[in-house]
Amino acid sequence: MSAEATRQQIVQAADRLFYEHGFEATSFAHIAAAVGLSRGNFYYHFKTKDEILDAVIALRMANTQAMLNLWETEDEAPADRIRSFFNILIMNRAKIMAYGCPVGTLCNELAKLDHAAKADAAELFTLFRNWLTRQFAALGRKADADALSMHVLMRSQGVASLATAFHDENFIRREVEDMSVWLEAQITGGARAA
Amino acid sequence: MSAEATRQQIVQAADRLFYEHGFEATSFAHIAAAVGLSRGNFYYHFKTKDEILDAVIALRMANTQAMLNLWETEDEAPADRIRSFFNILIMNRAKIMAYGCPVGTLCNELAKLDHAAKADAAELFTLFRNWLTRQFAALGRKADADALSMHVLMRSQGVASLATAFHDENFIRREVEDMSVWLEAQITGGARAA
DNA sequence: ATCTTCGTAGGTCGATCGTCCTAAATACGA
DNA sequence: TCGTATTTAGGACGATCGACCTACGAAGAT
Repeated sequence: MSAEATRQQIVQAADRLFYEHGFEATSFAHIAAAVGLSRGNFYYHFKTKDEILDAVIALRMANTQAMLNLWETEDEAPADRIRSFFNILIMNRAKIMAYGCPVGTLCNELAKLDHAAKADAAELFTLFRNWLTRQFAALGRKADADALSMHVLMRSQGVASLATAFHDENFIRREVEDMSVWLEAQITGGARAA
Repeated sequence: MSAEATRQQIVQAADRLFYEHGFEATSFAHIAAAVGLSRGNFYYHFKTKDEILDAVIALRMANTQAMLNLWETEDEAPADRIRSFFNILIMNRAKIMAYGCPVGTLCNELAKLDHAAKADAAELFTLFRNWLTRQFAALGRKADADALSMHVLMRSQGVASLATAFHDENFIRREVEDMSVWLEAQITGGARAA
């Protein structure tokens, strides 16, 4: 098999395992078993575990950017785009209740480990942050667009965190509905604090 | 030294290290070095690492309960009590920006590890949840008191998570202020969705 | 068909993990 | 003061970690 294809398989498997079990709890052996390769073979594709982490973060960055770009071309109205973001919580509710938010939990783990890549992981949040900021600016809230963006990110993180702790699907649906009501108030009501 | 005093020192050191570096990343050797004891001595006080985790959770449960009880006797108005909860984010902002929320990050880690104690850790949330529910009920919002409580917990988790990722103290202050505005609206406005 | 390059398998290395044992030291009651 | 119980220190255990090396097989070029 080509090196590129194998490398891709490794990164995808690591992406899933890092999400489901965490970065530190996932060993070379776990990834190797998931891909079906020998452990020793990894050194040919990745010198260190941190290199795999970098590749996983890069993959998530690319996937996230692609998803956001799609939303920006498909959904015409900025409010609908923002609602697409809310809907992630509903779509991925099963995985979120089991493992939390992929971005938030990775950032938290890397922060505790004081890992060199913790800033890179936070860039995943920045991707969402800037995208949401653009949508709120398009809604005519240019002055506080970033604060509104952070507020939305904050809510999604809080919902994911509690959903994991309580395994309550109804809670997710209720909070997403409340986020939709909040968004409507932002559109019609004008500029209040985020 | 008495076994009880040593045990208490171990649990307190483990409590801090689990918070700052995570449960799995903290080894017996780390805790031993922090307390100033030999590694082998641990087996006398704790048979397994999970026993230390149980003791740490029990300690946090007791400390949390004591704090909540104090607030319920000191602050007369329920709204002030709820604002005391908001204020945790301001008081502990430095540690939160470095390590996140002690409760949320522990629950997330144990969920990923599928650890036996993950339900016990979630009980820490339940402590806050029930306390907040009582305060909202006392505010005359008995019907949706639990939903309001979960909403407040959600916000605090979201703020902590993003504060860790972005290390932005102003963001914390802004969101806490917004929570206070939201609370005021709940008191004067009456029953809307949480 | 031969040679060179690319990709893989399997094993080894020192370090560290959680766990466990044993013997010395300390504290305390008879 | 002596003997018993409690607490401690230090090391050893098997397993597993990330990292690394070397030899084998497969593929492609000449």
